[in-house]
Amino acid sequence: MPSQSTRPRALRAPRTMFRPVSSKPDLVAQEHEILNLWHDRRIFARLRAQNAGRERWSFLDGPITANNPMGVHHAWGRAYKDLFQRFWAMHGRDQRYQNGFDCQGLWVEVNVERDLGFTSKRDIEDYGIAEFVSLCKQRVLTYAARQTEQSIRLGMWMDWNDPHELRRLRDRLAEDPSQKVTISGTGGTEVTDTAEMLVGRLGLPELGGSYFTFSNENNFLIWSFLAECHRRGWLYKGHDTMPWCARCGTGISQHEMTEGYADRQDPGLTIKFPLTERPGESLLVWTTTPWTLTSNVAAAVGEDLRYVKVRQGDEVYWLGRGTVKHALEGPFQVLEERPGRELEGWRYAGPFDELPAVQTAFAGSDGKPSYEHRVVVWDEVGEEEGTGIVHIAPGCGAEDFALGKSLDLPMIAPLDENGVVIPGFGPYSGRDVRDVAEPILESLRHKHRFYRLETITHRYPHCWRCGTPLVFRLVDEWYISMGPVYDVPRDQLTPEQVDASLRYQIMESVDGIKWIPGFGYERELDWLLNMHDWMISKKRYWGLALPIYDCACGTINVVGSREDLAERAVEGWDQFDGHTPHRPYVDAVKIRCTGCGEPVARIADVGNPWLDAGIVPFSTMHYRSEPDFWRQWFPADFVTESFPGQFRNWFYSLLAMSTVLRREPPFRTLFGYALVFGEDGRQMHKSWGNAIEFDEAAERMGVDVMRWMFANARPEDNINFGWHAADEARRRLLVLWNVYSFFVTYARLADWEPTAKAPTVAKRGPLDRWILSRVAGLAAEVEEDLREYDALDAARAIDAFIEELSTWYLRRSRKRFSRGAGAADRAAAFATMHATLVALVRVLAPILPFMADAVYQNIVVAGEVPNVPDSVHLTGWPTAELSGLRDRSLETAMAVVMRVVDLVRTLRGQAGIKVRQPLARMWIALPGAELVERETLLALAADEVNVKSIELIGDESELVDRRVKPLLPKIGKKLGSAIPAVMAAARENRFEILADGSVRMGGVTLAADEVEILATPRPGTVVAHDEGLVVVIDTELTPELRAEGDARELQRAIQDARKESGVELDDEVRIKVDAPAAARTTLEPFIRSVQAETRSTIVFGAVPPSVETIAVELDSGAVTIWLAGKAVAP
RNA sequence: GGGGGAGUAGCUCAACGGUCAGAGCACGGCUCUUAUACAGCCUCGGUUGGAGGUUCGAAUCCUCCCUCCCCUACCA
Repeated sequence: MPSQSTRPRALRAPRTMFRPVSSKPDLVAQEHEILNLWHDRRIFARLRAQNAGRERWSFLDGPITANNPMGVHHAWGRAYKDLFQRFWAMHGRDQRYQNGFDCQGLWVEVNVERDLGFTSKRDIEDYGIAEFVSLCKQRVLTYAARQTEQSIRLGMWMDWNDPHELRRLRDRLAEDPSQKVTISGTGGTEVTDTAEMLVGRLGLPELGGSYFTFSNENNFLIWSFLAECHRRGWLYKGHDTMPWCARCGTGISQHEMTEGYADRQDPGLTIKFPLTERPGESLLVWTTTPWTLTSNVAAAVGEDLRYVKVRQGDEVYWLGRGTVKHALEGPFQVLEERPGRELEGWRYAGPFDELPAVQTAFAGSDGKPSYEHRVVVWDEVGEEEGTGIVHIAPGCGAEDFALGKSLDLPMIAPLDENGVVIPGFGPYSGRDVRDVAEPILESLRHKHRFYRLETITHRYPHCWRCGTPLVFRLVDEWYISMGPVYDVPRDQLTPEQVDASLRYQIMESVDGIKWIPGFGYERELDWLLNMHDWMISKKRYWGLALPIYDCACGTINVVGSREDLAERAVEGWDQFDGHTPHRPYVDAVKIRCTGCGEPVARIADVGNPWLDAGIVPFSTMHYRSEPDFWRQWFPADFVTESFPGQFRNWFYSLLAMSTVLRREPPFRTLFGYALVFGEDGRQMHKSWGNAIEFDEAAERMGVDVMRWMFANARPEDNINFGWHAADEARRRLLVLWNVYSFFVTYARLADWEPTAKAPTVAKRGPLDRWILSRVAGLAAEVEEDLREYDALDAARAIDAFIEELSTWYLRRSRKRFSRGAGAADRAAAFATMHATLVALVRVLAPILPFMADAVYQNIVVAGEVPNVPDSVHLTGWPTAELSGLRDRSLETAMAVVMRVVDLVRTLRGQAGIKVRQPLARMWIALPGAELVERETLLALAADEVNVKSIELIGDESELVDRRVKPLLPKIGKKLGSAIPAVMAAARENRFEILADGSVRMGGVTLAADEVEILATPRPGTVVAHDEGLVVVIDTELTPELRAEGDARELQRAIQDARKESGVELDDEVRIKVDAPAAARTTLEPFIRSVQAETRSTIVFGAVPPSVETIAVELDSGAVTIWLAGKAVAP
C-alpha cells in the first residue's frame, strides 16, 4: 500500500499521542468534521486516481427525480449505492461514480404549475411554453443542487457537480437563456456556451458530473431508439379510449395506473330506458358514471343470460333474472322470462336524445336519424352487479369502444382534454365533468327515467400525480407494440415467434440477470407477459419531444437524430438551432414527408418519462461518441432501486430499450428493496406526525446511525423508520465507540504508541489471539456477504463481533491496560486492541464511512502508524492481510468458555450469590474431547465468575445423571410408530448404554450415532447444562470466602463513593470507614489490596455527622463509608 | 375478479416435518463496572388467525374459512 500521507505536520508534543475521546460523542458534529476532512484532503479524488485504469465495477444509478428535496426513503437506496461502491473501491475497482437526475415530465410540470397558480393547460399556453419549459429546467437545477448537497451529507461519494455552479447556471438561464456562460466541469475543464445549451450539456463527457435526463444526448438517443422501433414496425398511433386525467390534461398509461387506485364512493344509478316498440316497458340499466349517459349508444345484454319482465306498480321493467334481488326496490311480480338473445335489436329511447351531439352522431347523410338506441349482445355482461343490462358509451370506455367498433356503432365523445363537456351537450356543455352528475340526475328525474340511486364504494383509478379521479376519453396516442402473446410455454416458442415479439425478447434479457431477492425475476416476467403496448405519448409541454411527424398522407416519419432532423428540415431550422430539443423551439421545424413530399410538422406530444430513464445505459456511457468506452462499462454490473413500481417503470424501460437496441441485458445484477414507512408502520405523512425529513434526520440522529439502520433492514420488507429505532441503532454503535474510547483513554495514560514493541502474535495470550482471529474471520465473512449484496448479514456479523469485543475481550482484558499490568502483557493488549480496531474500521468503512474514518484518523493517522494511507477509505479490503490470524479451534474453545460463564451467572442468580462473593470451586463437564489451551481458557472463566478453582468432571461424575437424547431426524423414518415409546423412555431415563456405545431403550436399540448422551442434574445440586456442557457450582461459603466477599463489597462501595464525588480517574482519595469490631477484623487483612485497587488511603474510625456517607451491609456487619477528600500531594 | 405473500409474545421478527416455538424491543426484577448509566442476567409474556385432514410427530405439508399486504384488472 503506497503512502498517501499529505497532511501537514503540525507542531505537537514530543510523543505521538492519540487525541482524547469522549465516551459521549457528538456524532453529528463529527460527521461534519469528517466531511471537511475528506474535502480538504481530496480523499475521494485520490481514491479514484488510485483505482483508475484497474479492473472495473460498473454501477448504473437509477435517476432520482430532481423535483423536491431528498427524503429519508431516498436515503435508504442511496446508502446501499454508496455502500457497494465503497466496498468495490476497497477491492481496487475502477468506477464511474455518476449520479443521475430525472428531469423531464409531469412531476416537474405539476409543481411549476402549482407555484404559478395555474389550473389548466390553457394557463400554460397563455404564459408561454418557452418560459414554462425554462421554469421547469430551473426547478430541476434547484433541486439537483439541493439533492447534491443532501447526498454529500449522507456520505455518498459520486462525481458531484458543484451545487453553486448548478444554481449559477439556473440563474443565468432565468435571466437570459441565450447569454454566454462559462462553467467548469468536475474535471476542471472550462466550457463556454449559451446558458440554455450548457444546461443541455450537463453530464456529458466534457463537463462530467451527474447525468441529467433532460440532456441533449439523452433526448437524441431516445430519438434513435424510437426511429429503430419505427424501422421495425413497432411504433404506431392508437385511437382508443384511455384513462385520462382532466387536471393534467393527459392520458395515463398502463405503467402509471396502479399507484392511483384508491377506494372511492360513486353514485350507483339505476335508470329506465323505455322500449320504443313495447309501450309501458323499460330496460333497467345501472351505471356508476352518470356523465357517460349523455353519450349512451346501446344497451348490452348477455346472450345466454336469462332476463325477466317484472311489474312494479304501474311500471314494467326488463332486467337480468339474477339481479332482481339487489337491483329492484320493493315488491315486484315476474311476468315473463327470456334469454338475452331474444332482446337483441329492441329499440329504446335514449336518456338524452334531445342533445344536439346525440342527434348529430345518430344522423344519416340526409340529416334524419339513421341509427336508434338498441339492445346489443355482449359476452362480457355479468349479473354480479347492476341489472344485467349494461349501458354502452363507446366514447367513454375502452371496452365500450371495442364493442362499438366491432358493431359499427356511432361514437359520442363528450369531453375535451381538460375534462370539460364540449359543445353540443346542451346545458352540460362547458361544465366540468365532475360537476355534471347532479344536473344529469335532475334531468333524469324530471323525465321520469330515474329508478334508484345508491352510493357504492369501489376501487377506482386516480391520477398518480395529482390524485384526480380519472375519466375515460377517446384519444389518439402513440404506442410501442409489445408483440403477440403466444398461448404456449416460453421454451416451446420458435425463434421466429420470438423475433416477432418484443416482449419475449425482453424476457430473454431478464433471464440473463441475477435478481435479488429472487422473486423479482418472476415478477418482471409476469409483468412482461401481461403488459399492454407501451403508451409513450403525453399531451404535455415539458419533456422529450417525440420525433414523430405524422403526415396527412398517412406516412409516419420518425427522425432519429439531430443531424437527421437538420438534413430533412424544410422550414423552421433557424428557430430551432441553438436550442435544446424541447418545445416550443423544436416544434418550429417541419420536415419533408417521405411519402408525399409535403412539409409536415412534429406531433405536439412529449414522451413518457420512463423513456428518459431507460436510455441511460447508452446516453451516460458514451454509446455514440465512444463505442469502446461504452463496451467497457456496459452492461452495468449492478443496479439497485426500490422494488415497488420499478418492475413496470425503470427496470422495464431499461430492459425494453436495451433489448431493442442491443438485444442484451443492460445490467447483470439487480438488488431491490422495499419502502420506508413511518415508525408506526404507516406511510409517512406530515399530517400523521410520523414523517421525518432527511435534513432533520441527518442533523439529529446522524447519517451513520441512519446508514446502520438501513444496513440492518431486511431489503424485502418495508422499514419502519423513526426516532426510537434510531436510538436503538445508535446504542449499538456506541458500544463500539466505548471500546474505542476506552482504548484511547488508556493508551494516552500509558503513553502507548502504535510503533511500540509488543510480543509477536504467537506469543500473546489466548484472549488476544482469539480476538484477532475473530476480526480476521469477520473481514472474510463480511466480504462474502457484500459480494452477494447482502448488507444485512454483513451488519449482523459486525454487530455480533462488536458485542464480543466489548463484553468479552475488553471486559476480560481491562486490567491488562492499567498501570499494574506486566509490561509485556500490557504491550500485547494494546497492540492487539489497536490491530483489532484498525481491522474493524476497515470492515465498517463501506457501511459507516464517518465513524470508521473518525476512529481511523485518531488511532492510525494521529497515532502516526507508518506507511499507511491517511483515510480508511484509501485502504484495501483486509481479508487477505488478516487471514494468517485465523485460529478456528481457538474460536470454538472460546465459545465454550463464554458459555460456561453464562451458565455460572445463571447458577449464581438461582442460588442468590452475587458475583462479588467468591466461591471455592466449580465443576464442569465439557462436550466433546478437545478444548485447546484448556487450562488458560478455564482460568479466564474462573476469574470472570469469581470462582477459585475449576475441576473437570467426566460423564461418570456422581454430580450428574446421564440422559439420552434420541436424534429424531436420524431415527424418525426408521422407527415410525415406535417413537413415542422411545421418547417416553428418554424422558423417564429408562435406558441402558451398551459397551459399543449403542443404547437400548423403549424396546429398541439405537446406534451410538443415533443418540446424544447428555448430562443432567441430580436433584439437590445447582447445575446448569447446555448442549452437553455441564456446570456445577459449590455454594458452600466458608468464613474465609465470606471475608473476601466483604472486602470486594467494600471495594465496590469505595468506587461508588469515588464516582459520586466526581474525582478524577487517577486522584488519590482519603476514605474513612466506620465499622464494628467484627467487620474491622474481617476487613483488615484485605485493606492493602483494596487501597491499591481504589487509589485510596483507608482509615478506620468514626465518621463525622452530617457528611455524605455510604452505608454497606457486609456479612460481618454494617459499615459506613465516607470519602473525606483528595489526598494531599506528596 | 385473477395471481402471489403473510397471519407466531404487547411491538418487530426467527424457527431443514423432529418432541420445551425462540431473539430483540417494551414491562418488571436483579447484577457488573474507575468504559461511570456503557453493559449483562433473570422473570413475565403463546390455544403459532380458525376448523378439519395427512403423519409416530405439524408453526411447518394438504383442504376449507377469516383477516391483512402486494401485484394485476376501466366490468357497467
